[in-house]
Parts: sequence; structure tokens; C-alpha cells
Amino acid sequence: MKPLHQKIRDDIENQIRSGALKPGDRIPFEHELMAQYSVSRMTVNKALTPLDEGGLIERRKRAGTFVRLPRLDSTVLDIPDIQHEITARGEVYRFELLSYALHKANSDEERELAGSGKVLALTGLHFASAKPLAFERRLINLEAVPQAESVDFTRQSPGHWLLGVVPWTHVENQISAQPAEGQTALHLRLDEGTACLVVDRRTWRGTERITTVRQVFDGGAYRLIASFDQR
Amino acid sequence: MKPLHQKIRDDIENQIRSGALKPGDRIPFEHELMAQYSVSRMTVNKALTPLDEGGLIERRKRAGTFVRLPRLDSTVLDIPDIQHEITARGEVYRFELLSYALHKANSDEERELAGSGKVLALTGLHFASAKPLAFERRLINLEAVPQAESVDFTRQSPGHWLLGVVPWTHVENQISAQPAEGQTALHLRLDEGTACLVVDRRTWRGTERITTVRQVFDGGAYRLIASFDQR
DNA sequence: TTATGAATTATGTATAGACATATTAGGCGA
DNA sequence: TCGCCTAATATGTCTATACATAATTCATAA
Repeated sequence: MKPLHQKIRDDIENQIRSGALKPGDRIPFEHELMAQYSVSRMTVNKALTPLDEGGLIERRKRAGTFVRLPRLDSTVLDIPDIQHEITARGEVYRFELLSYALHKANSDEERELAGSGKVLALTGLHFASAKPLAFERRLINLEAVPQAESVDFTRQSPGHWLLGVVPWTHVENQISAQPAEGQTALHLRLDEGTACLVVDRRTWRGTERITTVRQVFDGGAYRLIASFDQR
Repeated sequence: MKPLHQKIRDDIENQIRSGALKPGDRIPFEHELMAQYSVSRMTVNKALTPLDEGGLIERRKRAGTFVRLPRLDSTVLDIPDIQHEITARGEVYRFELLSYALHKANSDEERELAGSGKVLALTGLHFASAKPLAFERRLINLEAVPQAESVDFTRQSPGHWLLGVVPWTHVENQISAQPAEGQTALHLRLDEGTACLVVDRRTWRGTERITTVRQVFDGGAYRLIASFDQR
């Protein structure tokens, strides 16, 4: 049998991760949870404290307990937000949409993402101070993120938009070095064969896939930084 | 003023991170800590529970509380252990020492590591099934790891040895793509200009620097995998 | 009208006590 | 000697209570 405080914690965490509770929403007061689960305040507190320390919720005296906004800082390599990183170092950021297509999943890669559902396929370029920095090819699972269909990605990059809108629970990055080729080399204004940093990333919310993206960076102009503290 | 339970937790965590308490050592029983800090058992328990959940200690009824062994699995990109990864995928691993030097720190990079103390400078090659996979240049701070002086690195790679011997608390990785050049290209048997994956890593124990390493991988043969769960 | 201060409210920390559970040590009988 | 039962022991969970702290509301006084 699971301890009471852990059941309460899991319930709330699931509501947040599933999206039933959105950032900014208020979680019931401790005395409300006491009544709801028929437990003492110490037990409710023991359930909420780890969620607070884990950064999932925010607690304010007199005001109550609220769902936190997803953390967007991350020097750490969880999900690099290119737009954020470029503006953070004082350069001007711009995203240019190269292609846009909405269709049923019809390749292995697309079916891995969306089963037999619909997929949004985009390509685009990230600019830092008018210089092309990264070429990106992205697939978005429209089952998981239906709102994506009505967003204008000529104005904002899909990665930046997704980070703010969809909470993710799991990411996998594959990082490799590859020579610049064909269209990608042209877009990045690099000679064929120039060393590029390639990041292939897949994200999940729970067991549901959200997006698949390949980003190709000019190897000389960009480096990933991953910083870790031992748990 | 810091809460009591946090002071107790910090004290114990510091003793573990500094090496004063080693893996396997027993931490005082709850009733001993009660007396030592003049607090109730709930407070001691509140101090120890997060250390348990964080994997730093292990608690067994009747037996007591013990310092955990450091986790060495890590699909995650904390500290990739090349030897471990190669053998894990069924290939034969070999390390070849190319150069070995022991001297006082005399470059900026070496002084950043060891101040005015002594440094062990190594270069070597990692082989996967007789094929060179990575070239590595490593500096070890002998103030932090004096035992390194008496280890035979022709037989085992310094990275693998360090992981087992020295507990680290913090790592910073910089990952970039660069063309193969000069000696490095020769050692890896690559043409000049081939895309390589370069990892620059610095590790700390507390505020003390342990090692600095640059690893250059054949971009086509190696990829880093970084997998994350949202906290 | 504005500044001040007191009451209210929700969380933060800590206590003492109680019972539960897992594990081990020791004693007892076959 | 071996197996089994029971004691003892350390951690696990939970309650009821108390006082502290931060933030807000609201009444009161200048």
C-alpha cells in the first residue's frame, strides 16, 4: 500500500503533467486537501513540500499554492531554446520559415511520432544578428498539440512556441558531428563538408510523443553547454 | 536563519560530498542525531528523507542509514564513460597512452585547474574493436587526486579510473563540431577537415577542480545521447 | 484622504506521541 | 545442531498541536 502523502503528491503531479492543472492555476489549500483526503495537515504538507523543492509548484503565504511556469532558463542541456540563448547574449534573433506542410503520417519517422494521425512538418532557419546559425526540420504531432495548426510560424519559431505552451516530461537528444550537405549547406552559407553540430531531439508528455526535430548548427559558431550537479 | 532540518541535511550532505563519509559508512541513528542536534525525531527524519530520495543515502530498518555508492549507470550525459559505452555495445575496448608528463602548472589552462600546484598531463587514444574512436587530452589536478601519480595509465584510461576513484559534484560540458586537424586527424586516421565531435569537460568536487579533458570523436562513428526527465 | 497598525489567513517549522513494518539477535525446544 | 519463535531495534508513517512568518485586508487615527 502506498503511503498517503505519496498518493496525494502523485495525484497532484499527474494533474499537472497531464495538463489538467495549468501553469498559474491554484491548487486547493492545505485545509481543503485535509478534508478531501481525510488526513492531517502535516501529511498534506509532506506531500506538497517535495513538489515545491522540485520546482513544480510555488507556494506563497496568505495566497496559496500555484502551478509553476515551466522553467525556461536551463544552462543545462535539457531543451535548448535557441531564441532564448541568442537574445540572452545580446544578439538579435530572427526565425525564417522555409516550408510548411500538414498531412497524415506517411513515413516511418512520422508514424513513430503520430501513429496514423496528422503531422505538421516544418523547415526553417534561425538567425543570430542576420547570420544564419541553424537549420531546423521539425515534425509536430497534431494529436498531442492541436493548437499548433492555428499558429503563425513565420513570426515565431516552433521550438520557442512549444516550450511555452506544451509541458514535456521527457526528452532524448542525440548529438553528432556531420559534414554540411546540399540544401542545408546552402542555407547556412557553408562550404560542403564543413563540420556541423547536429542535434536530433524527441520529446514526450507522459507516453505521448510531442515533436521530433533535427537542428544543424554551424560547428564553428555554436556550442552546446551541458552543466550537471551530482544528485 | 536556516531551518534545523536543513542544517542537519546540509551537514550530512557536505560530509558525503567532501569524502569525510565514504560509501558504505554508517550515518548516526536517528536517536543519536536527535541528541546531537537537540531536535525531535520528526525533524531528523525530515532531514534524511530527501537525501534518501535523492539517492545519496540508503536506509534499512533495524540496520541503520548508510552512504550510497555513486551511481555509474548514466545513459544521461553526465560523465560519459567511453570504456563502459563501448563494452556495453559488445565491442572490444582498448586505451593507448600517447604521452605522459608531470609538471608544475604553467599555462593558463593548467593554472585554472591547479593554481600553482602540480599537474598530470596525458594524451591517449580510445579504440573500439581496434578502430580509433576518440583522441583525448587530459589534465589532472594532483592536489585533488594525489593517487593518480602512482597509477599505470598505459593499462587503463584515466577517465575510467577517475570515475571509480574520485567522487565529483559538478561537471560542465561544452560540445562543438570541429574539423579534424594535424596530429589529431592522423591518430584518428581521418582526412583533414572531417567533421569531429569535440567535448570539453571540466569537473569539480565541491569548489576544488579535479580534471580538464578534451575528447575528439570521429563524427561519423560516435554520437552523444542525452536523456532527461523533467524535474 | 492618507498613513498606520491590527486582525486574518495560508504556509513554514517543530514537537511529542503513537502505531506499523522490516530486520536481526537471541533463546528455546526438538 | 538446526529450525522456529519472540524480543529488540531502527526506520516509516501519521496525528494533533503549537507557534512563527509573510502577505493581505480592513478599520482607525492623523
